[in-house]
Amino acid sequence: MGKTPADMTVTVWIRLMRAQAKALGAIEADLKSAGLPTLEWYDVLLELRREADRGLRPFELESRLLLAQHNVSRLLDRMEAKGLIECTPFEGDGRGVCIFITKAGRDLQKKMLPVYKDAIEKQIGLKLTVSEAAELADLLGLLI
Amino acid sequence: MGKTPADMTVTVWIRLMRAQAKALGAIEADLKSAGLPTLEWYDVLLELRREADRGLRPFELESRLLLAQHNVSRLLDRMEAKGLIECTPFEGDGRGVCIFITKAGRDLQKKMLPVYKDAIEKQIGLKLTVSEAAELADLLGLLI
DNA sequence: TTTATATACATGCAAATGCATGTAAATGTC
DNA sequence: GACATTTACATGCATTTGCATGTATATAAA
Repeated sequence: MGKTPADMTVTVWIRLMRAQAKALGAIEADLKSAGLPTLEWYDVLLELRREADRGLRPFELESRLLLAQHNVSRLLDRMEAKGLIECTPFEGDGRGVCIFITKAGRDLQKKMLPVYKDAIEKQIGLKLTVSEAAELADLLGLLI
Repeated sequence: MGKTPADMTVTVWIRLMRAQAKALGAIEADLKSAGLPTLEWYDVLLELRREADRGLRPFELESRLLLAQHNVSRLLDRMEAKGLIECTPFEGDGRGVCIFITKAGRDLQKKMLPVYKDAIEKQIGLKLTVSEAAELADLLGLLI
């Protein structure tokens, strides 16, 4: 009585959930104990940094980071209140807003980077050989 | 200028997060549109069902499902309020509680199962061959 | 050009979560 | 056995999220 394909699919699902929860939990814990904000903030800062010249619209952040619209709206409120980003009216569409990263935002992103990198290395890098990592990246790519 | 091992680790991490977010989002959406509760509730019900004879302590659910203690406490409150579980004092440790699934809980779990299974199949099964799934399960296992 | 519909974003309110702390029972130490 | 410590769970309070809906602009249809 071996595993059916459907069983294997369920195993993949369970392990996907567990591996993500475990790694995310550990990485967030490292960030917090370093007195830094969550990954979500980091992701926003990084996206904005990559598009520092043109800025990003909230709906672009929404789709890039897989967030809900109302959550983006309020996340940006909080980040703006901390001076990490700047929200300006978008030229060419009166409904729109355009978000830019500030110097404080860039500084925070730079400060988070090494902590984040180390945490990823600890949770992922150390547990896989190079070829396992490559293989895993490929397989996960099939799900995206 | 190829990818360094550290780059590959980051790629794994990003894809792990994305694959999980995408699959989870789609699966939760399917459950919701079927008028069913979240996966978290399902997970609790399933664990309780597997230990229907002896019941489970809240701290056991906590570690099995990687939840925070205070969240378990209130999650169980809500589920008890819906009549899905029963919380009884634990014999042998006056601090403890023992949780059992009720008939309503079993019924709900049974009702959720096919929707959940189909959603997993759609998000995972259809995107992988059998051998890819086996390989992916193995690699994810290394992270757990 | 008026009218309907879609898009971009904000927000009030209820529910869930995180954080710290509280209570009570168990365990360990002297 | 008295006292400190740990373990199991609950809870008050602030923050965050989800859901529905609101507002304003843009686009399409008639």
